Amino acid sequence: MTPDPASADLTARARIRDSALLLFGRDGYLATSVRDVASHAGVSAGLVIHHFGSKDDLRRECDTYVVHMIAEKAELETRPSASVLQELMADVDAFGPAIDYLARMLVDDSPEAARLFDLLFEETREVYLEGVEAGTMNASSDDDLLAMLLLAGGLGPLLLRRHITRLFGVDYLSPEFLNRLMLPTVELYTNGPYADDTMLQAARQLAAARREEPRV
Amino acid sequence: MTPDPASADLTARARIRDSALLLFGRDGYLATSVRDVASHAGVSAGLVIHHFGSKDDLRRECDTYVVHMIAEKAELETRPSASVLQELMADVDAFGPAIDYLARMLVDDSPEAARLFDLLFEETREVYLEGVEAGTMNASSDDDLLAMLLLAGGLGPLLLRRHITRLFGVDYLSPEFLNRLMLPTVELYTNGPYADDTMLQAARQLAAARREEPRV
DNA sequence: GTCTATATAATGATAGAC
DNA sequence: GTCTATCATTATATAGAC
Repeated sequence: MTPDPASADLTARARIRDSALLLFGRDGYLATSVRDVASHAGVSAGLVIHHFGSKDDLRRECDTYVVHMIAEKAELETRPSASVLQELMADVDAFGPAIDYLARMLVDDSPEAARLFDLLFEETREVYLEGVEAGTMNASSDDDLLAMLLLAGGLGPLLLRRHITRLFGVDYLSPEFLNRLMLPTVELYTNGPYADDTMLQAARQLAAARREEPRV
Repeated sequence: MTPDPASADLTARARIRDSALLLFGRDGYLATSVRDVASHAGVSAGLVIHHFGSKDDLRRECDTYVVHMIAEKAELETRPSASVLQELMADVDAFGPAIDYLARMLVDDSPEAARLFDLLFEETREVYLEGVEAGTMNASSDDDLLAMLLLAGGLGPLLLRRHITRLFGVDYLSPEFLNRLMLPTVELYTNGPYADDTMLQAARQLAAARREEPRV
């Protein structure tokens, strides 16, 4: 239904995969029928099944394709995984559908999504620990949890992309918005939102009290 | 199918709504059939339609119910909206299903979800601005964006609850985990992850250069 | 209010022609 | 490789008895 000129020279199989990626990411797996995918790719529903065996097999291929795409990009980078995703976001047309697909994958919790999340977590954790070692990152009382907070905090806007786009009137993945986002993000990452350490002292006292009296 | 003793004295209509809330949140709206809801509530599929008109009307009622539940809780609090959600999380049995439902709502992007997100954003923004005024929060070059980052960062772990639960082997919403989470969270919010301001200075220079040469 | 039985539409997948 | 035609299943929703 949408004759994408960029993919006109792709094989039917690749066009089906790209259409599935786009529609699964945009509307969700269950809300997208095999006929929808076929129509978008300009082929018959039978051909989709012929090439991929079943709708679920098609989904699995999309999963591994997206994971591969991100893992490949990640290997080229030594910066934090948040930056890897920033790189991906820079090319909206190419990676926008993959980002949306990724977001749905992560909340739908497939086996491939679990692998991907673990991969992202490990990378975030390693980069964070290296930063602590090098003195560029602040150490934490619980490095694993802090790495998780960094990852989840970085993924949050991605998962909420539609709402942020609606709220600010600009596509979250657009270059303008990503530019506008950079400074506040670095400000937040450099100083944190809290201006003083009263909350920190209170939290530390509470944690210390809990260590002496574990039953609460 | 699951005779919840706590809801044995509820009307059939309320049991249907609670079952729908649980199953829609756990498995997703499309993955949950009217028969599933009926079976879980211990009634017939026909009765579900009789009470709510259609599956979509049932969803709408769940939407407003969850929004109401959170808005009601939010009005009792003057702390940041992140803390409101923390309060909700403290009672897993009562609010866990609502949290899961909320997470799916926010990524599925219904009209009610848009209203809810805007509400959460406004509250986050107001609390942040009050904090800046009072000197407890650090000012930003773009307050709206910073409020958005705070909100999305706070919602991130909620949306990724399953992965975090799997990774750490403890339910994200369990009291133990929330306790363990408190100190690293406050550490992160007080100091930020970056130990020095080299990134901040670089970002500021880039932003200043962009103001003079808007075409990039 | 609650049930059973059923109408109707859509879906994933198959079969076979070209 | 690609299509059309069709099957079998499942879904929502309706109708009417109790």
